[in-house]
This record gives sequence, structure tokens and C-alpha cells, in this order.
Amino acid sequence: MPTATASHQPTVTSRPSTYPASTSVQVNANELFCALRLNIPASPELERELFTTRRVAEGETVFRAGDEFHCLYVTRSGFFKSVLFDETGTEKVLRFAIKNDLLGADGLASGRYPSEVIALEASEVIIVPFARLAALTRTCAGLENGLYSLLSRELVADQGLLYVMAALNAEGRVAAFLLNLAERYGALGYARNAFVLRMTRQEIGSYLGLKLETVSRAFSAFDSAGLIKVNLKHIDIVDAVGLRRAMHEPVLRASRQAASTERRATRSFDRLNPLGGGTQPATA
Amino acid sequence: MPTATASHQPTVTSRPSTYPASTSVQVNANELFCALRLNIPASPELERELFTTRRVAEGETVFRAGDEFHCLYVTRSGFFKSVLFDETGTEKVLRFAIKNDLLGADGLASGRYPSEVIALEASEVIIVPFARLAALTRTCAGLENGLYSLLSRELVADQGLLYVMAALNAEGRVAAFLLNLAERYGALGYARNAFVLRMTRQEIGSYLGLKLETVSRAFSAFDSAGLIKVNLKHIDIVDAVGLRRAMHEPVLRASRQAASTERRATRSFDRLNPLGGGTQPATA
DNA sequence: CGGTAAATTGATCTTATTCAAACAGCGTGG
DNA sequence: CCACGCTGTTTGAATAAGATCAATTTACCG
Repeated sequence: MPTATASHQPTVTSRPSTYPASTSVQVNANELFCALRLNIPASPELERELFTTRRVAEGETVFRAGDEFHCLYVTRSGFFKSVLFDETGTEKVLRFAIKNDLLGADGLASGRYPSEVIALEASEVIIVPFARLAALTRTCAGLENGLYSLLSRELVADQGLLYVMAALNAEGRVAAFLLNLAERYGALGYARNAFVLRMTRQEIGSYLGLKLETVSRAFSAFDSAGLIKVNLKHIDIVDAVGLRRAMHEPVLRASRQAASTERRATRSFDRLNPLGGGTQPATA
Repeated sequence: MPTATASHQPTVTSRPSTYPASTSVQVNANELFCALRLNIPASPELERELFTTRRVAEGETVFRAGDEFHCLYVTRSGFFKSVLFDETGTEKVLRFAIKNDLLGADGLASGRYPSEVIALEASEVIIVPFARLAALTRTCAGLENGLYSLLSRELVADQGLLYVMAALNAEGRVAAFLLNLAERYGALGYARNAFVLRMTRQEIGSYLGLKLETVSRAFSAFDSAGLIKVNLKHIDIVDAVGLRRAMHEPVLRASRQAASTERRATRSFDRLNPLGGGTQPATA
């Protein structure tokens, strides 16, 4: 349970005192829409439309469940989890957010955030006061539709996860999770086949509806089958095609030593994103 | 696999030839927004803004996966399932829709519907061409926000289901499912404690990530515990509080004969909606 | 250097799935 | 009208998958 206090007025940038005030960057609307993969033509007016960014320390919340909704947040760097609490206070991870993901859209419905977003490493978000965004809608052609499709995208992503949870077994879900993460990193220009998990096994389990031990076992199984290499938080995807196959059929447990000899990693990552994507660019 | 062909131009009402053309009702925007529980002040202009309805026979699709997105649909009567197909053609139920639910919002993101909606009984939908709705947004104050919050509501509903699937065991999920349905019927003014399931056990299982036998067993367990009475598709909720308890803890298997004597059904249905709701009116 | 949190692995137990059989409704056609 | 077949439901017994409990190892942080 992180103890960080998140005071976030729409217009004022609040941050841990360790960061100098000067580092709080302004982002203009052009960049923002571009980051969100919205096809809004760049314009000088949008360049003048500035949004504040906010640093979020590891363990700190971006917003809390129950807070009044005022802003959307677009992640600029770092890693986040979005969680829901039940009446007993136990949390369920709804989503992991990386760069350029949208957060807080679920607060629009009721005027309060039902979920809560917590940074899993030192991160940065763009604060997007919803009223200002809505106002921009009226001056900026195409933004309106962009905003709708942005929300719809979230919907599709959640449906993808629903599919994974209902249709796939433990190994399948973990495989889908890894491929999704790989794809999202790839879409940002980072390496698709090697990354560091920012979350614990428990958080992955919560996300996928599994226990932490089950997640760990799936990782080990994939490793000894030569599909990935696991070293705690470090993941190397060795055989993405095999991993995709593992979504639907049990993994053939290769003998452990085989890992070092079989180094002929198939690497066609195209069309390989199983979960709807944290927030993917609209591939039906 | 239903063979119905769904041709649905935005403006023209298409229907199976069995229905006389005269029965196709027009609905004005006031009614529409009211049905969607949007707080849009009624106005004479909105009264003139008419939307076409369409009858959908049992087994017929409202729209198909892959169809171009043009319209949202608001259910006016009947019962629907929204399903997603995987590459092997097996379907996963994403949602059940009853009266006044929104359908098709997931098509906004990509311009094509990723999912497909099928009527489970003779039903009726209001066809809402999205372009017209978006146009209305500019003339009708408050509609814009209403539309955003409508999409957000869907998001919250999906998150509720994600929670149920990840956090609850088989009986818990089935209990949550029943309570959700009860609550939604209640919100429409129908009986909360007695209803007819329009879908099969298999479809419920698909929705909840369970096998049909498991769903059936859960029903039987609740029945013999005196929480509900099951007769195939007919469900009576006898003890809603007990059912809610059953979400989180295993049901104490009462002896079967107890069912007839214990008729002191607790009936406080308030604050009892476990799943986010098919599309609920924004209770954080 | 010690203490804590996370991860791995094994053994056991519980739960849901699978396989199978029987049964109940329902519509169809004789 | 009844017989028939079809689909959906229920129930049981065996199996498999994942959860639970527990012990050990490893990294990380002060």
C-alpha cells in the first residue's frame, strides 16, 4: 500500500519535492494528439494550446478511486497499473499502461474515478483537463471523432482482455500477456523481444485472473520450452510464433538444456497482438 | 449459426418481410436520450429529430463483426447477446443487452464492428446513425458530455465484468450474473426477483468464462441452498442477500426439502449490483 | 551485512472440466 | 394427437488444471 499523497489540481503541477520545478514540461496539443495516434492535422493554434505534465514517483498515485473526475491523463513515460478495489480493499489490476496510453476515461461516466492509477516506476503524465479538451473539440475539426474513437479503443482493449480471460487457460493468458506487451513496446519503437517487467508476478496474476505461482510456473514452462528466457523481471522473447501457439495449445516441455542449443528464434512479430492492446491504434 | 442477412443503411429501415412496413416506428431524440438516461433537457427541436427503429427476429444479427461502422443501436425491446469471434470461429459472449442498452460503440475505434450482436428473441432496436448523433452534439447543449459519459459507462461495465472474472470463483460469478440481471430488470421497472433467461447455459458460461455444466451446477447449488428457484429458463431469486454473499463465499448446501419451508425471503435489493451493469446509470 | 520483498519450485488439495448418460421441453410431421 | 427427434439441461464419475501451503533461493535496500 503506497502512502504517497497525490494532490493534483488540474492547472498546478504537483510533484515530490525532490524534483526541481523547472523540469515540469508543457506539452502542446499537437504533440498530445500525435501521441494518442489521433489523426488531427497539426495547426499553429494547437501549438499554442499547452498542457501541463506531472511527474509521478514510483508507488505514487495519479488519481485515486473515488476522486472527482476532472482530467484525463496521457502517459508520457514510465509504467503504471490501473486497479479496482472491492469492498474488502483488495485490488484487481485492470490494465497496465505504458507510454502514450490514456488513463482516467472510466471516470467520465459518474464524475468520479472508479479505478485508481499507480505508477510502478518514476513516470510522467500529461494532465488533460477534460473541460479544456471538450472545448478544443469545438474549434478543432476532427478532434471530436478522435475523442470518441479514443474511448472506443479502450472498450475494444477491455473486450480483448475479456476474451483472453474467458477463452484461454493459464499458460495461454500469460502468453497473450507477454505478446501484448511486446507488441505495445514495438509500436513505440522499443525492442519487441526484450523488456523488463515493471510489475510483480502477483500483479500479473491479478490482471489475468491467476495466482502468482501460476504465473511463475507459466514463465518457467515457456523458458524450458525455449519460447522465452526469464530472469526475474527480465524477459527475452525467443520464439514469438511458438508463444502465440502457446496461447491455444499446451506447451511441449522441452528438456532444459535444449535452451542453449536452440537459438534459431523465429521472429515474425506481425499480426501478433492477442489482447486488444493497452490502447491500440484500431486494428479491427 | 443464424443465416439472417442484416442490411442496414443508416436511413432506411430494413426488416424481415414478415413484418408489415407500417409497424416500423420512429423515435424522437427526446425519447432516445431519456432511454439512455442522459440528462438532456427535452426540447421541441429534439422532438422533430427522428430515428428509425428496426425489428430484429430471434437469431438475426443487428450488425456483423467486420461490418463497416455507421450506427450505434439502442435496444428498445427484446434481448441480445454481443459476441466476439476468434480465428477458429468460436464465439465468446461479451455482454447481454436488454432494453435501453447501447450497442455498437466498439465499432467507433476502427470504423468496423469488432463484435457482433444477435437477438435472442424477437426484438427492436433504434438505429442511431453516428454522424447524425455527432451533428446533434453541436446544436444540443449537454449532449456532447452525455455521449462521452455513455461510452465511459460501457467501459465501467466491462471493468466490472473483468473484476468478476478475475476475482470470483464459478459460483461467485454466476451469483454476480444473476444479481446483475435482476438489478437491470429492476431499473427498468420489471420484477427483480423473477425473470426468464433468454440465453442458454452455454452462453452464460461463455460470458463468465465457465463451462455450461459448471453454470448448471451453480444454479442447482443455489437452488438447493434456497437462494433461488430454477426451472430451466425461469429464475426466481428467493434470497438476494444470500446470493450476494454467495459471490464471495461458498454456498452452504441446505437439504433440498428446506426450499419449501423457508419462505422468509430477504429482499433488500439496494446497492446490490455486482457487475458494472450492462450499462448502468453511473453509480461510482 | 542483515532484513525484507519477490520469485521459484515441490507436494498436496480443491475446483472446474471433461466425458458420459439420462431427461425434459419443443416443434415437426406422420 | 401422438411419436419422434432435436436441443438444451441436469447429474454423476473420472480427470486435469489451478490454487494452496510451504520451503528455499535470490535480489534489493538500507
